[in-house]
Amino acid sequence: MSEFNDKQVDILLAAEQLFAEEGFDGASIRTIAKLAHVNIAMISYYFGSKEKLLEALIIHRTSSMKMQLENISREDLSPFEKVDRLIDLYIWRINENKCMYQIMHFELTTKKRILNMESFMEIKKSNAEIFRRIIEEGQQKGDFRKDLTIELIPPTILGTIVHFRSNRLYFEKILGLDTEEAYESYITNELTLHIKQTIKALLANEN
Amino acid sequence: MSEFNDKQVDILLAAEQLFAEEGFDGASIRTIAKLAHVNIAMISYYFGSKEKLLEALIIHRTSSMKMQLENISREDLSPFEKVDRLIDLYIWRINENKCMYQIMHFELTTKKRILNMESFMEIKKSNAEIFRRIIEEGQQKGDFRKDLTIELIPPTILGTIVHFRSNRLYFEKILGLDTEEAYESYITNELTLHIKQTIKALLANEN
DNA sequence: CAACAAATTAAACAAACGTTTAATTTAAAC
DNA sequence: GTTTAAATTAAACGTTTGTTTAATTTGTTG
Repeated sequence: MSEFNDKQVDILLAAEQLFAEEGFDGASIRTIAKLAHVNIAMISYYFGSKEKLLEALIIHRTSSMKMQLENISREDLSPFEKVDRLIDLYIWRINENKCMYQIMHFELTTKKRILNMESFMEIKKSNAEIFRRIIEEGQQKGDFRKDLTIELIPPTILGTIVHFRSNRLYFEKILGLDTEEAYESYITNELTLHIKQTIKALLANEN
Repeated sequence: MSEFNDKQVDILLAAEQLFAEEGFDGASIRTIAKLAHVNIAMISYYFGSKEKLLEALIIHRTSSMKMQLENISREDLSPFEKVDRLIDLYIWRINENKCMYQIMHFELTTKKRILNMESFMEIKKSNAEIFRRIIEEGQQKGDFRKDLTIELIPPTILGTIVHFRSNRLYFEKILGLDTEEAYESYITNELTLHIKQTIKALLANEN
């Protein structure tokens, strides 16, 4: 299945967690090795260097993210239903890959490492393509209004989720979410609803 | 005016830039000192430690961010106009403090430093309070719909901007923004418009 | 079982890190 | 002009960093 053996996967999982929790510079080879239960030399042995480990991790994760949207685009649903399904998928995907999204957010903004983000950009591009197709379909049917900047809708969806997750402590406090489950369930329920409500209001043709 | 002398401000400015560009762990005392044109020992001398420098920086910046929203709330404008002004202010503020927002985004999500973020949370809370007041005013006038989760509207505004800024390379590419000015002007024009359009659509009462 | 490559280890490496020291310069007060 | 404190410096401190070495164990093949 995967191109990595068990030990390599252990290292990748440990690195993913620690890079997300402490940042690339904050996480050390020694703590990663300890969490993965391997000797520190194994990381250089398998991946070459710390930076190459990050690169392998990004490619490993992003390549497994591809082509989930295609299905929705093909299903026999109304444009509004498709947007609904799309938002569910966005939220689900960030849920499943929150560590990776955390890492990427930092790596994309930092000027330190200009490593190969092509694979990540390609995914975003093909996702955007599919998204555009679905919106334009709704516009042709007269369901959606036409004066929209389609490229800016995914940022609103993704941005809302990411912002909510990165200000977790604040929202836990003001919304009274005192357990992990309460917080996660708020995302899959209220937050999802809010996003759907927002996007539908934006798309809806008033005529 | 400020509690810091010129040299201390130099250090704070250098730290702000480098913490934002390379992360807290990625930026070293030596590079900060070099950028600020001071001896490396001056940082410990004035601030005590690297971590305390970050803390001083956060307090320094956040305390100067306070109470800009109050004015809008008091002005004699329609609810829709107020929301308009509010979004302008949000965007302007992130523009002015993009380094600080960048730093905070990382520090809020990292599990490493659980330093005193109270001052930052207090600002957010009082901002949210003012925002709520403006929305509820619009609801009473019948301009805004009533089935809204008001707490989730700022995340949509802020999230969209932050997401757009942190995926800069990607959006520069797909939108053909090949200069710094083109990118910044896109934010103050098209992106601002998109956010206003989105929030107004969400708020608008269909009756 | 001998031979070989792959996997694994503890130890050492140089470089960079944040911080401190101790000496010197600058500035202010009397 | 002397005294006293603050500011500034180069150098050294002990750790920790990512990486490499060289030796040993493990597993596989003939």
